[in-house]
Amino acid sequence: MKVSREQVVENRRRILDAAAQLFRERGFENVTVAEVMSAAGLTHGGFYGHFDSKEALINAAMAHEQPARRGRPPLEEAARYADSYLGQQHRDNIGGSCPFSSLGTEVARGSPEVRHTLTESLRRWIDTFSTASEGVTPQEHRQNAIAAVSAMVGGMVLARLVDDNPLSEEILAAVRASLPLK
Amino acid sequence: MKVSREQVVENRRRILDAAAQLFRERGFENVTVAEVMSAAGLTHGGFYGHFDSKEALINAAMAHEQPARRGRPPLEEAARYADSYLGQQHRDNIGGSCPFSSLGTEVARGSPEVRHTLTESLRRWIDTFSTASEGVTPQEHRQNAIAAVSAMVGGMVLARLVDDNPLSEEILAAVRASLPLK
DNA sequence: TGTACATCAGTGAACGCGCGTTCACTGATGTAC
DNA sequence: TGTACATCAGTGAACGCGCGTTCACTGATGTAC
Repeated sequence: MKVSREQVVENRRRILDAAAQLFRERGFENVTVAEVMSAAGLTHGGFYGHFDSKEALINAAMAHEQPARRGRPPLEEAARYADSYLGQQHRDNIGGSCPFSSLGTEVARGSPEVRHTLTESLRRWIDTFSTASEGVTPQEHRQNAIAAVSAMVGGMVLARLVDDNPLSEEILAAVRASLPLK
Repeated sequence: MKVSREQVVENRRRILDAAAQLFRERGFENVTVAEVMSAAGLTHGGFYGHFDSKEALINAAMAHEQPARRGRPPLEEAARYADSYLGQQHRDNIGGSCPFSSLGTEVARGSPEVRHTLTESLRRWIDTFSTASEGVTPQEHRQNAIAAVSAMVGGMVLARLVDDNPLSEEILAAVRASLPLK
């Protein structure tokens, strides 16, 4: 059953959306091609009409910008964004979350393509934060932005890892309080 | 070929050492039972004499304290330890590194046992840092310790993920400069 | 505009490899006497 | 202390399931006339 050209584009988008969410939730290795296709409302055989391999899907899904979810407001102001990033909603919505905190250690072992995609994404993130960080020189702004981003990622990784909810919330609150943002 | 009781203990230790290193280097899913056994100098069939399953090995390996490697000095003083943690040597020695920075996002999706093991390990780490963090009240000491640990973990995850060495070093340096330690 | 047909996105069965796990066997250990 | 034998840690072949990938087929799309 051939489908229309618009449907092909739409199907590809759904495959990428499903993959982006499932990979964040369960990791690259624990998600099968068939599961991604099923979540996209398709059968697994058609996968190779869209991508050369699962590896290619991983690369494409990481490059695919996740649309804003759950009405998270656009970044108006860094401190507000950071509070939202370090919130329980983001912690518990791992499927729609930041790829650094959901897949960071796996990406570090990933293909050169995935690492490159996320490196560029990280550069943009740091740049966005640089303007809003405390500091008098541009170097201080940038250094504080990098420290803030690192603490946010590490804090979220630890908050998700811990099996004790009070400790998890304590981690998020401690990182929130420590950020050099104004 | 039965082996002596001491050899059994020694073999189990070697399996755990090999597993701890390989898991950090490549992730739980990308290491096979046969590879772990081979790295321990044994054949794969004997594995089930030591552990019930690969899952049980993961739990045991994460609970197995990694002996100090490469002569890293014992924690004398927090700032010195943090500088060492955030060094290139630790970044590039992923097999002998901190499990939070090498396996953090995978552990967050792991079994209750692994998460519990690492939660307790994190508590001890936070306590150790608390005494050495800036702050006047115990609450401030603890909050700063949590923020420092989060930044160290996040910074190391990002420094390993990035495909550009200058950026990687910049991240480590920025986190080092930001730590609230005295 | 309508019809005939070529194209090709998607289907689902099948393939084959890799890996976790099992098991019959081996031979050194260590105990009973 | 020495000998006979039972135990059992380790060996390596084999099993079977799951998953990435392939492929012959289907039938709707979209083009040629």
